[in-house]
Amino acid sequence: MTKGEDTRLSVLDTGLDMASQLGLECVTIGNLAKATNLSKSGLFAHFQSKENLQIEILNHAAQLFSEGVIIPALKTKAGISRIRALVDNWIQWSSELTGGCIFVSASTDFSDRPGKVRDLLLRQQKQWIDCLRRIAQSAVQAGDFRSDIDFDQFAFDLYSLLLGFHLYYKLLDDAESKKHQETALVRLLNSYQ
Amino acid sequence: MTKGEDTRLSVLDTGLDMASQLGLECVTIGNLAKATNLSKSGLFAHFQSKENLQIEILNHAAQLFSEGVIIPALKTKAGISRIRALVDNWIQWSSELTGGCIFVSASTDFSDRPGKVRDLLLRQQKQWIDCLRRIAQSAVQAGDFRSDIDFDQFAFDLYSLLLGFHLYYKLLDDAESKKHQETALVRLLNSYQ
DNA sequence: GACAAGAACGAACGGTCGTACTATTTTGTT
DNA sequence: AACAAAATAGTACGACCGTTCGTTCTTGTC
Repeated sequence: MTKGEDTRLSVLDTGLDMASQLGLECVTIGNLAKATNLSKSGLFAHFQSKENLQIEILNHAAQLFSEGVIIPALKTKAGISRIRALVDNWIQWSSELTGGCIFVSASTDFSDRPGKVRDLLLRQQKQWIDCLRRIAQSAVQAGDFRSDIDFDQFAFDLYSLLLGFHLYYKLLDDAESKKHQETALVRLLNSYQ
Repeated sequence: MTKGEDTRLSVLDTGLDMASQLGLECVTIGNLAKATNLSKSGLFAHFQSKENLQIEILNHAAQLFSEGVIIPALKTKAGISRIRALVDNWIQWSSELTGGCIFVSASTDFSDRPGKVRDLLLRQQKQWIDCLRRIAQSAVQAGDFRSDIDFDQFAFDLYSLLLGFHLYYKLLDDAESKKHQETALVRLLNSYQ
């Protein structure tokens, strides 16, 4: 790991957390430079434009998301236990970032900002939904779910649940939202068994 | 209606729609002035600060939300039909704004921006959740729901559903998200009957 | 230890930000 | 028609925006 890559990564780490708080659009090169003890121009040299910085933050987030949420879940036994692992990992991932899951905030932030950033975000979100779908499929194969279920519908149901948790987590206290999330998850899983 | 109030309202209308697209924080006094054919200073004189403008946009939104979503729903018969009316009105409200429901975007936008705007937003969201809770209560009284249900849990379930719809509506096509929302709503209502 | 390559810096650019003033125009009342 | 009040415009400010450029410091290689 050369020096350049090293600082680049630490900028992306800081930028990711900043973006989770303020939104990807409000991450400023000046602020990010201050937070990483770099000069504006020094930081800018790593990325060639603000748009590129945003894209690289999203890619960096996707990498961490994959390593922290998806891959560990796929290592568990297929079926309900894997779904539970995925949910747990997702909640863990969301609470590691100061402002919560960056894909959630960026989705609302960029849904009406056409451009490369939005395009990437859409691809990432569709990929995530596809991941949820496949996990439902594997739950069917494992015999935990009925075989006549709608995978797309399951993805919608589960993601909605996570979004609800995410918003509640900001408004109310920790215990309350976790409790609601758990209750809803149990009901959701039951309805697919 | 004096001239001042008139332009003030049209500024708030435009500002609300702009905020739904770009996020409340990225609504700029200069842009908003351009969009309403006012000078920057002319617009600024109506509000005394940007923070105040944001607050008034939120209050304006709450007024429209009340008139368009809540009050009409409360005029229907209590019970499941009222819940369905509320959901329909909410979806209608969300699609009237270019960028979707402003409370959803502002919630993610301001969840980590302490200040008066965030305080107001939290109050408004808690009020909305309380509205969902009371509608569940009235459904119990109407005999549509079992009497041992958890009102808070119902509010969480229903709001999650709406949030899921809201995100899907941006990512996928109209028909798909409506279909998922309807399926999930039916299951949700059944589970409380 | 020399030296090219890479990394970080400082200063400056044109623009826009929110805000503060002072004018000017428009409105409503008499 | 006169005139105070209200509404809008104009101009300017310091701060920060993203970006460019030339310079300096640091790194790794021979």
